[in-house]
Amino acid sequence: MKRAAIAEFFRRLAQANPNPTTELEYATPFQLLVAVALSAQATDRSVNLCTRKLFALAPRPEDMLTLGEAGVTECIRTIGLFRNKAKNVVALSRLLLERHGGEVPHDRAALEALPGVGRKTANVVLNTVFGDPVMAVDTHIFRLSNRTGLAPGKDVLEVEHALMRRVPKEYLKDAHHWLILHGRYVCTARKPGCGRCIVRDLCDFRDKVD
DNA sequence: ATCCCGAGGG
DNA sequence: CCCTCTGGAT
Repeated sequence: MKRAAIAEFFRRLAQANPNPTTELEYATPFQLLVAVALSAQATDRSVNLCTRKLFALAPRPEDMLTLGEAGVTECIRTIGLFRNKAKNVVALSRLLLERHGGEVPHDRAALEALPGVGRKTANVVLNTVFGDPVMAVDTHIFRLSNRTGLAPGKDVLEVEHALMRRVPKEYLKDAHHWLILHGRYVCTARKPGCGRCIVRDLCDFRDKVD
């Protein structure tokens, strides 16, 4: 996709959805961090069903320690990878209390040092909690970036760097959510909704489907 | 490269 | 049945 097409691509997504945000439910930075850590290989909808119960019982890191791994497991049993995630949520809460006074650090290295938090989760927190202009490349953004030709790359890190180079600066902060939502509801994995896509004419994939 | 791992959709 | 869902650790 050429530079002019990329600018038009984001102009349209911006007009369609001026204030994009996450569909994960949370009340505090800590809760967003936990929700994102739980969202690996799970839909936002199924994560929200878990976190409603979980955050009602344990809204803060110290409550998460009291609830314990068994209690957390009970709340999140309905999403995949729940054993690893329950262990991580408790350990992550303990580390936040020990190293950061229970607050979520505005620091990539500190975030990635938390159990169950890798580059993608750290980037979502940096973007959504602190408003940093960073791209978190998840399954949707990886697929859409390659399929449309917006920012091709053989792995997520390559796509992230391509996006940082190619997305116009003024759109960088919101681009994360625009791409997620477009990937989730229009440019889906199995059967892309090209017929209702507002950027179809800009897309490298437009004639390879239907 | 492999494991983890439930729910929903087709 | 198979594929997908805001991945991370080993």
